[in-house]
Parts: sequence; C-alpha cells; structure tokens
Amino acid sequence: MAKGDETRQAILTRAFEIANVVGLSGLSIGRLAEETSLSKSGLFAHFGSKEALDVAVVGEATRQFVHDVLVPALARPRGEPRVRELFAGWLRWGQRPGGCFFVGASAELDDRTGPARQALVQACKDWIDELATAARIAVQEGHFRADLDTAQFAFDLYGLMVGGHTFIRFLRDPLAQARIGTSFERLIASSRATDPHAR
Amino acid sequence: MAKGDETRQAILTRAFEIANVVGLSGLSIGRLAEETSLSKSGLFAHFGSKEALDVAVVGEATRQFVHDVLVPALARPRGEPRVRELFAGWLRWGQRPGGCFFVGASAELDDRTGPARQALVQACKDWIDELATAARIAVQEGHFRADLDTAQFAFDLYGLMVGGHTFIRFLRDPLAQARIGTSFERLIASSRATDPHAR
DNA sequence: TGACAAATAGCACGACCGTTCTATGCTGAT
DNA sequence: ATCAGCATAGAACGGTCGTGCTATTTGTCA
Repeated sequence: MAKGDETRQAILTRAFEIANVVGLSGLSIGRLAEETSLSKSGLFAHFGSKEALDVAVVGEATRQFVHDVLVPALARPRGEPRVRELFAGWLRWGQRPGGCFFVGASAELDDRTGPARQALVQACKDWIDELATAARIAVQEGHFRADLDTAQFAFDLYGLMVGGHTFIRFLRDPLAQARIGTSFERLIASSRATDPHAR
Repeated sequence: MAKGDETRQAILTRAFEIANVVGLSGLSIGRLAEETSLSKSGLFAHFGSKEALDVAVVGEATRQFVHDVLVPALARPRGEPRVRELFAGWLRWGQRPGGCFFVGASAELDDRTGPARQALVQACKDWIDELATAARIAVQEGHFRADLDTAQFAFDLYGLMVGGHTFIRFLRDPLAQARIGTSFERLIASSRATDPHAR
C-alpha cells in the first residue's frame, strides 16, 4: 500500500514539472513514463485515464501552491503585510520554469469541459477568495479603507498577476517587474485608509 | 486574385476560427483539410509546414484584429474617445467563440520558440504600443494628465484586458463585465487631467 | 514461509499527427 | 491548340497518442 502511493507521488511531482512547461495537453503518458523510468502501462494503471491524470496534476499543483504561497502568507501578520506576502509569494511561484501553472492551464482549459477544468476553476476561485479575504482583514485591521470593495480589489490584484505574467513570460519585457511593482503599490495606496485622495 | 490565393485565404479564414477555439497546437492539418473540403496534401502544399501554417494563422489574426478593432478606433476623435473605443473594440473582439486569440496564443507559445511566437510577440507589442500612443495623444489633447506615464498606462490597460479575459472565459464570472468596467473607469479617472489648465 | 493482492512490464491496437512522393486535373499564356 | 506550370488528390511513411489485455514481478500479511 505504501509503495504504490510513493511512486504515484513521484509521478505526480514530475508530471507537474512537465505540465508547468508544456501544459496539460502537452504532457504525454509516454514521455512521463520515460522520465519516471516506468512503462507506459505501469504508469497508466495508477490513474486509469489521461483525464484522471490531468485532474491529479491539478491537485498536485494546488497542493504545492498552498504549501509554497498560501501557508507562508498566512503566517504573516493580518492586514496589509499579509496582502503583500500573498503577492510576493505569487511572484516567486511564477518564477519557476514554465511560469505560473494556473495562468497557463486557465488559458488551455478555458474552452474545454470536464473534471480537470472544474478542479482548476475551483483552485483559482479559492485563491481569489483568499485575496479578497486578506483585503477584508486589512479593512478590519484599519489598514485599508472601510468602504473598500474587497471583491473588486481581488479582481484587480488577480488581473495584475495575470497581466504581469504575460509581460514577463511571453513578452519578456525587462521592465515588467518594475511595472508590476508600480501597479501593485498604486493599488495598495488607493486601498489604504489614510487615503491621500486616489489620483 | 488567382485561384491559389483564393483557396489559401479560405483556408486561413477557417484555420483562424478553429485555432481561436482550440489553439494553434490544437489546429491539425487533417481537420482543417476536412473542414475546407481539401485533401491533407493539397492543403499542405499551400504552406509547406505546420509551422508556416501557424505563422500564417497569426498573420490572419493580426489582419482581422487591425480591421475589426484598430481601424474603427482610429476613426474616432483623438484623445479619450479613441482610448475608450480601443478598449470597447477589444471587448467585442474577445466575445468571438474562443475568446481573444492573442491571449490564448500568448499562453500557448510563451515557452515555445520559432517564428510563430515571434510574429505573435510582435503583434502584441504593436497593440500595446497603440494603447500607449493613444494615451500620449490624450495627454496632448489635454484629456489626460501631462505627467502620465503612458507606457505604464498601456501596461495597466493590457493587464486589465488579459485579467478580464480570464474572469469571463475561464472563471465565467457573471460579474466580470461589471468589474472590468469599474476598473477601466478607475484607470481613466486616475489618468485624467484633474485641472483643466494642461494646454 | 506461503498465499494472495498489488504493482509493473510487455505488447498490440486503432487513431491521428506532420510530411513526402507521385500522379493527375486544371488553367492561362503562347 | 499546345504545353508549361500550378493546384489538388491519393497513398504511404514513421511516429506518437491514449488505451486495453495478459503476464510477471514485487510487496504484504496470516
């Protein structure tokens, strides 16, 4: 019982790395078997179908994201510091080879149907909810304006992430990091309680 | 137009429609031949390689985008009205089946190499430049602040487009349109000349 | 240690991929 | 009317895809 789960985890770890670069549809069972030193059929038996593998990869991505980004941020003080760490953590996450898995997979699955898409949508919604919750806490803490629309804040922040991702990974704009930082600070400033009139 | 060019254009029109939904790598020569009532080899002869077909599809997308979005916007009065029309045109463009080709293809090609990527990058950069230019004109017209960072404005606007695209197409958030509108108006408002003394 | 189940391998299948070669039909200029 | 050249078709190639079926090895537990 232990052996099976062990190899399954090893498969998923490698599968996520590959899918992060070439996408879910670019992840083939043949290549994955090769890179994990398994036979195609041996590997296949762990999942039963390519779709189930896709779902498992989304799950693995979510697991790692929670561990690498969410947990560290939740360890920070409530309010603006936590919001900042959520954003900083996502920036780190996006620097891995292939960029942010969720941004890439979102574009890949947006017109598809099935459980893989469903799992991915749920993961993204959860993340956006975390952003909104962090903003709501920042309101409670008095860091952000009381009348801040926290859902709109999460929308703006998520959009900055996705947009910035494009400028970094696709356009490879050397000024992207600076642009992202500027927009982030502007968003934070316009959300602050000590609002010096958002310009 | 010679027969060959006519067929080629018909192929590209259909190829773009398909690629808009399933992506460039999802566009296969076999399916495209079927849907254009041609043989695989007959169609193939028009391009010589799949990569060349990809490049041609990017070109077709660019051509249609210029015709459907850019040209109408450039017909509008200089300044803020033109900026608004650029944005409105892009929103219309993103409503076609499969969403915005460039957003989808950007994510698909971001880690690939070759002329298709190159052509796509150029098209996106040109579009971003158009946004920045429109903002610069709006500054000249006195609609926007004189000290506005127009490149940063283009970054923010493009990010809003990409982010909004995700909320509409992937998350299918029914509030996305409203959120996009809110963010757009906030971006415009923060770019406006607060005092009407700027030439 | 022996029995049983789980894990893995080997092989084959049909489908589709991009690509090449060869043959044929069609068209337009001479 | 002829003939070159372009447009298209047909068949085949090697490759990879996901997926089944059937052994065989490996691990677990009485």
